[in-house]
Formats: sequence, structure tokens, C-alpha cells
Amino acid sequence: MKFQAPKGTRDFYPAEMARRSYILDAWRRVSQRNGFEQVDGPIFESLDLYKVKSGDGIVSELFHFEDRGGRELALRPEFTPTLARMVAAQANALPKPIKWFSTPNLCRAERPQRGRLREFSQWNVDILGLDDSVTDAECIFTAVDLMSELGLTPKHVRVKISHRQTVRNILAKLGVTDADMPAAFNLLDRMDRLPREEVLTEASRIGLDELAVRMFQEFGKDKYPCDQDGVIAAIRSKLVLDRGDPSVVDFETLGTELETFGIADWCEYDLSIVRGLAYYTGTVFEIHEASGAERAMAGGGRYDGLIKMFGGPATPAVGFGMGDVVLMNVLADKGLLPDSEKVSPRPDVFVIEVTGYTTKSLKIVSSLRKQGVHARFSYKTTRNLGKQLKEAAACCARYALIVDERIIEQDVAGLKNLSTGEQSDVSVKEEHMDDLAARLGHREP
RNA sequence: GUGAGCGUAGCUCAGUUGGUUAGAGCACCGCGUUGUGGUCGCGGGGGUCGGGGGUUCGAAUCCCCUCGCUCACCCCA
Repeated sequence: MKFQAPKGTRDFYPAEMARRSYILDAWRRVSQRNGFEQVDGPIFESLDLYKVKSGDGIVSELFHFEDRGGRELALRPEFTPTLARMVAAQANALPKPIKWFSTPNLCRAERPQRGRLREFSQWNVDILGLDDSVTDAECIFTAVDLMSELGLTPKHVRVKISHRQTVRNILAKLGVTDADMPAAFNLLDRMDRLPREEVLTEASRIGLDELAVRMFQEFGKDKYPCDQDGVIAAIRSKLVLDRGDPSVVDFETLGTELETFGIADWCEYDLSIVRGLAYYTGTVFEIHEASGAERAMAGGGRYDGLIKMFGGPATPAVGFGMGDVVLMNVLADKGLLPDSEKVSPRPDVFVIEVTGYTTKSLKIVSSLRKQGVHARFSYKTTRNLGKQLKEAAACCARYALIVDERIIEQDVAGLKNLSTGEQSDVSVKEEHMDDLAARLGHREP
């Protein structure tokens, strides 16, 4: 019997794990400097939790099972329901605004393809309890901060921003009824990928006449930079909305905030961004690879109604999720995913023993380790110095400590800097191990 | 769920119209030079040719099924 990892899952051998940690560490570092606190929940939840938000249709898309008590459970396909449940349960006790992040593993019973697996990690960042658009901007800033942290630039990726309410109002002006609104959003989402005639057919089905279809297509395909005066006005004139329309004011304010945060050059308005049909109420955004080659790297927006849906008090909220799969694809394509050696823990010292005093050298190893030094040694039987130096170099050790017969008479050993090749003698007397550990433990930037 | 293209060693691949015990490079492990680095030499482990069935005297090679991978569609929280 030969076993292999289940379809759509990954094994992380040390080299892959080092790269994965590189991403997860960046997520945590960026979250924390933006003022977010880490949370987590169970990896499985009651199946109903997901039905509440997404309807019964979601069940076929997730891994679900029954426990021995007949309870219906599901592996989490997303984190937001858990977050909503947690916030709803203690809404009154939590200081506002709530700024939380998490990096859960999620499972979806989908067919794997490029950028999409059955198990993946996702970075979730949310701000709850404030409806100020500065929090929308702060979420986008945090996402951009991460991109920047990993070496990406506005040339590599674009933040595409839309506004649910603005789009809804435009569609209403064009003649779409409330009943047809979901279909209209769905069409808007797919418009880029559909042939023109099909767009026309579907548009007429939801009550859009010839002129309306043209306008519909027009605003769906145009992209506007966020950093120029008057763009909002340009959009507004095209989009037949009144100057005082609250959603436009809101949208406009966000643009100003993005400029204030200094990230307007990463962003553009793109009203074809829809984000499914779910629970978004205001700002929505996605981050894409600039050429549009990959699927979305991140997506999010404002969801002011969700906490109430989960039994909590009405709580405004904004947030986004970013998966590791597309992110790593994009980084790899741009040559920005470091080699595993560059992001793997590097030994401070490799203790080499050439004369047979194994006990002495092992004592040095354990003494250094007790003081926090990353120390390794060879398990080979050979005493050959060249071979052991090669092994030390292969694991990228900073120093080699060469223990020879002088350990007996003088308590000294050779310390060789493996990047410069310089070598000098150091004392390995018991009372001097502190000094040696301090010297070896000092990490160059 | 639908469709297409791929499955030979850990990795990249060779393997003639079906023909003896299925190969190479890299990687891994060991040994060698009585003491200074990714060399070099020698040796070693590792493959039921994804799995099952069929055709045939004979299948890595031809046919069917199945599993997996990759890509696209559906969907995308």
C-alpha cells in the first residue's frame, strides 16, 4: 500500500516549509505593526454556521461530516463566520475598534487548479466597530504594506477598488430592479470573460435596454487611477449619479484617504469588481497581478450587516483575506520568492572534531546550545577535516569550531569564519563559554 | 460536476516498428588523501515503468478501466 497526500493538498518538506514560514512571518509582522492582534478559532465548525452566511448551496463546496452525536460539522472553508461568531458572542465586552488578524488553514472541496488548492493558508485582517472610511483605507494600506514587505511594487500588482452601494445605485438608475440586482452583479463580474453578444442577451434579460447596456459596459470596463484630481467627477458624470449621492461621497472620501496613506499609486477604481454575491455593503476591493494573469491575490470589503446576521449587535466591519497560493505564484513569477537556504535557520557554529575527543566536543556543543547558540556537529564517522568543513558549508553555518588535540593541554580550538575564511584560536574553557556563546550568537543583519 | 494534456529512480529525462537481468545526469549515503570548504576518484542504496484488467509466445511500449498531476470551464466565501 502506497500512500500519497490527498488531492489538492501539499507536503511541506524543510525547503518548502522555510518559504511558507517566510510568508506567514511577513503576514504576522505586517499585521502587528499595523496594530492588529492575532486570533484563531477551531478548524471545524457547525455546518449551520456556513449555511447562515452562504445558503444551503455551500454544502457541496466544503468538507463536512457528522460526529458520533449526530452533529453536522464542516472543516472551515473561510474564517469570517468564525470571526463573526466570536465577535457576536462578546461584542459588548470588546474594546472598539476591534482590530484582529488570523492566518488559518482553510479547506474547500473544489477541483484544484492553478492558484487554487483544497487546503491553503489565508491571511485575514478585519476592523470591526467603526464605519469610518479611514478603516477601509487602513485595511487596504495593510494589504499594500504586505505586498511592499515582500518586494512587490505598483508595477507588479494593482489594488482594484469598487463600491457596492455606488454600483447598486448606478444599476438602479439604468433600470435594474431590486429583484434583478444579483443577476446584474453576476453579469458585471463575468463581463470581461463573455463574448459581446452574450453580454447583450443577458443584459436584456434583466431589463437593460440598448443604451443602458452600453453604459453598463462602459463603466464596467474603464479603470481610473485614484491619484488624480477630478477622476471621481469623471466617474460621476459617466455614472449618472447625483453629486450628493451618499455612496459617491463615501467612495470619494476613500480616495482621499488612500492618498493620505500614500498608497494611491497602488490603487485604481474598477467598478467591475464584484466579490461574489455575498454580504458586502460598501467598499469592495481585490488585489491582482498587474497583467491580470493570475486569479485574485486578495479580496475584501465592508460588511456592515454580518455580525447581526450571526446574532450580535449591529456592528460595522471591514476586512480582507489573502491566500498563500496565488501570492506565492506571483512572487515566484517575479523572482521574489527567496531560495529556501536564504530563509532557513542558519547554524551559528558547526563544531568539528578531528582527533577523537568526541566527549569534549559534544560538551562544547551542549554548552553552547544551553546558551541559545544554534550549534551542530557531524554524525559521520570520518575525522577528515575537509569533509566536515564541507558539511559545515553545506548547511550554511557561520562559523566552524575546529577541536583538535590542543583541547587537552591548552583548552583552545580554532574558530573559522566560513564566509571570510579567517581563522583564529579561542578559549573553550568552561568559564569562557559565555564569551564564546555571545560572540557566536551575535547575528549579522 | 464537465473537458483536454500528461504519469519510467527523490528531481530532470532516455528507452528503436512490442523482444533478454530497464538506463543516464543530478541528488542522497559510504569509503579514500593521518588536518582547512560546494572539487576529484571509487563504491552503494533506490524503480512491481502510477494501479488494475485485457491483447500477445512476449507489454514501459497496443487497448479498456481507475487513481493522481497539470490546465481550462462551473464556482470562487
